[in-house]
Amino acid sequence: MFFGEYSYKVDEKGRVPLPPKFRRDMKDAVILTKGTEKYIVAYPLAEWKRLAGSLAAKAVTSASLRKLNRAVFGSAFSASFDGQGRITLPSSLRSYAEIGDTVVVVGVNNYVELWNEEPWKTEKASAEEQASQIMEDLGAQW
Amino acid sequence: MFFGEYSYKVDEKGRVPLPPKFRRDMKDAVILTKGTEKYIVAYPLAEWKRLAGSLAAKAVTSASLRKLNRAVFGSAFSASFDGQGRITLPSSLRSYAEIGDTVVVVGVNNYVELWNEEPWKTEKASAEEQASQIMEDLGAQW
DNA sequence: AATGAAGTGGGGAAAAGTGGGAGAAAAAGG
DNA sequence: CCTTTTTCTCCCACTTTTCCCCACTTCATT
Repeated sequence: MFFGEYSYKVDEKGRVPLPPKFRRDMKDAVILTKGTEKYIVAYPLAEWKRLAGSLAAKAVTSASLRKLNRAVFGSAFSASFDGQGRITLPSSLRSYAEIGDTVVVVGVNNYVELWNEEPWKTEKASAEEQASQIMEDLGAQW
Repeated sequence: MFFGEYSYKVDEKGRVPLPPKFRRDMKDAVILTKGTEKYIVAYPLAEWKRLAGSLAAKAVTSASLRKLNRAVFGSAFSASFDGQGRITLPSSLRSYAEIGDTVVVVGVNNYVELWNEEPWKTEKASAEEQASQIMEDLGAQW
């Protein structure tokens, strides 16, 4: 389970440390993909396989599903940790998420998101605002 | 079950003792998150898992579910006790709750709140003032 | 008054964050 | 096809922060 928010520097080589607690659950490798907005998603290998498996279970006859598969698998990269617990972000993903020399690493239960600081602040504010609303709607006990 | 109100110092390292009675119910670790107002909430691990699980069980559209998870998990931190029964408050949470060198620890049934002294006095006064009215509204039996 | 438990403070060792260099692999160019 | 250049990866080094342990003080209880 991943949670918490951490801020790190990105060096000239595009290397980013992940929190030690996250590393323990990620064994030695992660899968990086584009997020639905301007951020990068990092899945532990096991979680990625689970997601990939659920996609594979669907019928491949549908054209839109083929498109989805292309988008998901086409922009996926595997990354492994160096001796210092860092992964290297592919430049394509880095420019997609507009990540410069700092990055915010956010644990979201079973995956991890990497954001540029500014959009993250905005997203965080709106998420927190909507969270209490959603919970009230749900009548969730919190 | 947590109850009572305790006042402690926060040292330069951000360490805060929790009442021994609370510690016994919190085993060795707690989860810290932002409260709905300017305070920090501490859940025993079991309680946190129960709450997080109840959220995951709700049916929501995936976009807002992602947002909700971001808000819930993103601002959560785990903390464990040192040999003296203290936890270290992350600086982000400390500044959010505007906690300086003193803190008020309040037991609230199944979780614990940590307040800056001043807003706590205000909140406490208004809570006590409104308590009987709220109970009547709820039809609670006392 | 003594004993024990709880609150408070600080120092040292270990871990984490950050930066750079050398060698290997890959890519580009002639 | 071979050479040159670039990129990537692994390793090493330094700095900062965190964590763990020890010690002292205070308060309550017997």
